[in-house]
Amino acid sequence: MVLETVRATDVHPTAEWVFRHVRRRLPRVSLGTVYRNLRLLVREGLLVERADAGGSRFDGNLSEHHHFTCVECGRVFDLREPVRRTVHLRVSSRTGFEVLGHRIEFYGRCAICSSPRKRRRPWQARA
Amino acid sequence: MVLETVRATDVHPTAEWVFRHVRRRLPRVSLGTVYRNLRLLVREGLLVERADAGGSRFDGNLSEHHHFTCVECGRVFDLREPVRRTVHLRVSSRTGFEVLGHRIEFYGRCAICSSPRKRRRPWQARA
DNA sequence: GTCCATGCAAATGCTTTGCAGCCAG
DNA sequence: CTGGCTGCAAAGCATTTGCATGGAC
Repeated sequence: MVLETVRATDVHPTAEWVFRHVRRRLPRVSLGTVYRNLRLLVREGLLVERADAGGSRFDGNLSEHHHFTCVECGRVFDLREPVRRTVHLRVSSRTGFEVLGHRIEFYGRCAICSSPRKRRRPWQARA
Repeated sequence: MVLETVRATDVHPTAEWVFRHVRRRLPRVSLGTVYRNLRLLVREGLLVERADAGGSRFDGNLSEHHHFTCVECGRVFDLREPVRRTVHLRVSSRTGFEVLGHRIEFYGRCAICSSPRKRRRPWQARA
């Protein structure tokens, strides 16, 4: 159910968020169990973990993709930019490292936060 | 001195590491002071903070650059790959977001860890 | 009965903060 | 004297872990 919950959203939730959502269907779960299962799923490669200030975020979208993080509200959006693996060879030959992949992190202001109309408060996928 | 210490290295140190190095010249500093100053320097834009599992890393290199993280030892290396700002426009027009910048995170095995000779243990910029 | 995942709570690890003291101006 | 930065220790979060319980087989 932890896996289902993370897969069913694109908000890159924190453990806390997953806990609250799983608890709706399974009122007796504990936060510890959610953590244990998240950890397990990451080890098995069924989820990807993203380090983030204020707590890890989990991503059930295993396809290669890039992200955009809003510097105002903190929301992380998936992008459809193509993933160009051609750079791997260039980096490899320049460094001697074995490049397995790469991820582009864009940052800026999302549509809502760049609108001058309203001031909004940080959004943490914790709602 | 905290700023100097972070600027003088390219290991993307943790607060702990900075603390230990500053303490060599200033034996009475406390970890709290190091944290306070790191936080201050990040707010002032003199250092960049990178969220990472097991603790933030700090980077005194303010020029735009990309990173390579070794999945074996955890070391983070700076790359000289050019930063192509042309993608910003494409992402902007597709999403409506105001793109301020981007960072590419490559991952794989560094030269040392991909050598089959020896097995090495995780390295955390804590030495 | 055995095993394994769980709830619960205590423990851990990183980071922040309250407070009193000290130094520079 | 005053303000600001500091050491120290306690507090705060996110996350992990030990242990006893409980259900599946």
